[in-house]
Amino acid sequence: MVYEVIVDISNSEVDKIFDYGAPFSVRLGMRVLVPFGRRQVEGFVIGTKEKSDYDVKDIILKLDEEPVVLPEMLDLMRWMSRRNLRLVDCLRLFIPSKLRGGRVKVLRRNFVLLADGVDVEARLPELARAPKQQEILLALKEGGNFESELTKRFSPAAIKGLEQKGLIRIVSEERGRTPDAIRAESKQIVLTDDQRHAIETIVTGKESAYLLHGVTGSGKTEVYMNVIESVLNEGKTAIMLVPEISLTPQMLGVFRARFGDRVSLLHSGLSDGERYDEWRRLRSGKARVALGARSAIFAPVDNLGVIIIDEEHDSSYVSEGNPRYFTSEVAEFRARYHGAKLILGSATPSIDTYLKAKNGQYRLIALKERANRKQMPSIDTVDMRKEIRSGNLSIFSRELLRALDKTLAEGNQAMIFVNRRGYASFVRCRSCGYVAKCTDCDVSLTYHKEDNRLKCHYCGKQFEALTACPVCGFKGLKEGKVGTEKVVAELKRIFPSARVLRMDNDTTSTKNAYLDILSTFAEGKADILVGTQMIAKGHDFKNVTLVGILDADLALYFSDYRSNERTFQLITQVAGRAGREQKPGRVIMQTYNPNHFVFGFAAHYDYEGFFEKEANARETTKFPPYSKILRILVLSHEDEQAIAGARTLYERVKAYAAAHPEAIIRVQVMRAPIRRIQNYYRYQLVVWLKKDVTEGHLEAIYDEVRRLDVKNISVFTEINPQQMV
DNA sequence: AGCACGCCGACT
DNA sequence: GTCGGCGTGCTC
Repeated sequence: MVYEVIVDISNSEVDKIFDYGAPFSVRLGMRVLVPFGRRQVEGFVIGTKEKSDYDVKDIILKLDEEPVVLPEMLDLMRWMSRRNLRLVDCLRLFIPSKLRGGRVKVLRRNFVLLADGVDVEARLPELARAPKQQEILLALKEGGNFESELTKRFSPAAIKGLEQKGLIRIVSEERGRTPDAIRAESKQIVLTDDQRHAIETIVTGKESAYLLHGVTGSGKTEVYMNVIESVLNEGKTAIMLVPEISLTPQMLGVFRARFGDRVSLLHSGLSDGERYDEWRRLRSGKARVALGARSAIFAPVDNLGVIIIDEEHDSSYVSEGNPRYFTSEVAEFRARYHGAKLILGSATPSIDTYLKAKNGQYRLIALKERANRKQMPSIDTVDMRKEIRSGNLSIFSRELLRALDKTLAEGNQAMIFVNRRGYASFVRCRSCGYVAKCTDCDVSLTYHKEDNRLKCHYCGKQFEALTACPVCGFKGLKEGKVGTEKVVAELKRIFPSARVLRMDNDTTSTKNAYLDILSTFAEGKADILVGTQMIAKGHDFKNVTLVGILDADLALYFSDYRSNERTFQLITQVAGRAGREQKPGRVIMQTYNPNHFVFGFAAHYDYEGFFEKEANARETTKFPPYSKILRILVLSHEDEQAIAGARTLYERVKAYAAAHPEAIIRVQVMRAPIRRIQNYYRYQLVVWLKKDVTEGHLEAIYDEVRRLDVKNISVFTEINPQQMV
């Protein structure tokens, strides 16, 4: 028997199948130690065959007793690799990092019990000289068994002695390090008609995929949990995905209360040990619901009944680093494999998803009412151009200031949402126009007041703040301020007695800072919370009656086909923070662009209207979902080499495009919007493919990328990029 | 990724 | 004469 092995080295040069023999039998999906060149490496057995074309070496040893990669995952790996992902990188996604490198430490709990058929009374005499062992036997007869680790009653020596005589048996079982959740009572919830209907439609429906379109607060979670319940009753398992940011202890508590230890949690906050234990609980079938962020889509569960993706539109579902994958695509694969149902939920579905629902690929279910029957907060648009014309140059409109004043006077809370990107400021010399730039990236540096330094937001490099212009020596450098900081300062000036909290990337650098800020605010220890995107999601604050959105239009200025969609989603989401409980809420949206259609639809919570308009625009301009965009990024430390690589690739792809006009709309080559990052010069090819293009064409282009033999360049590919930087 | 082989500059 | 620089090539 010849075993096909993928070595655990993440490098394209060795990301292929190597054949090995073995003097013992190895099962598919096991990790093995193999000789590789003149060293030894770990690898994964992904296949077998009768004979090899090579003079094979033998596998040294098996690293697992049971396969760690399920056959389904091997299929998934092959399927994912068609998107230009390395096989080994896929495999690494499927198993916890603890399993690799042999660093596994399984916590065990040992139970001591009487060996089968031992007559305690009859054996006592032979232990005349071992009183402790007698005592143990009598205790076992009395109490059945006990946990050896936890008791201090008996010494290990005595237990060992009995074990050697065959009088007792030690059974060890794995002990988990289950992460804690905040306890929540399992509330008896009265379902709304909408919710009942949704649950019934999904549970009894014949369709394989559903889109649950429910306004904020319509109780989607309750629907999910009921569906999971019914899946568990059928003896199947479930995967529930939420954006990382909404995986709060509260959320876990709700699931724990409902499903107890059948839930396993997978998220980035877990330690390696915890992650490994949770993974084992799922793999062994002890836990049957995997709740987690993006990566939980790879949970090692068998016999899947349902996969749920909450807040489906959330950008965190597309992985950023390597390997890049689309969670929904993986979910579709796994659902198909198991014949499981796929449920996507959102108040503001992505255009892509909603189009699929319209086309009947997903069954559309609408939750139109909030579970608490409260009205959505009213959204008022303020035209900031008018403010300027009437002499108000402040970042706050008079309307917003009045509303803030009223809110504070009434003892309620307010949230101010700042669109950070637009405020990212730079340092400019007012005399000669010099702008401080990063030495490694072609971007301007941002001034951070709190530590008086200049930082590059792309590579993280930091620089001393400038006291004088390095070009002309002028001392009057103008320092713009980061958005949230400036907003906080202004608020403190205008409302000196208000307690203001700030939440952005800078204030949440430590692990718990994020939760600390939110709970401080939730406990009413602050009046105003100022923050970036991160305050838009999750968390309900019952005393928030006012939400202010500064510069609601900033996302629109980015040359990105998803700008409108993102703006609509953002406004809807932020607005959902106001008036969640008894108190009515109000949203004030400031914009310099009040006539843009996004604001009209957003103010009326008119998703349908927005969708129609936006989908139409995408269709005419041939943007996704009416096409596929493939972006190929070429990087090199040497500008000439980057150019050479991009040019060569462009010529070849263009030739391919010319030969296949039925698949490829057009190809462009250009400098990337940011010309240099971390000292890499950056060029990009953008290939527009027709919507239903078969995989073969993508494969062909990937082949061209692989075949490119220009020296000292790196090439990255990405489909429908989230943003092109 | 590593680790060898291999072919050119300054040193005991 | 040799030690060692890192370019290039291979790993079943």
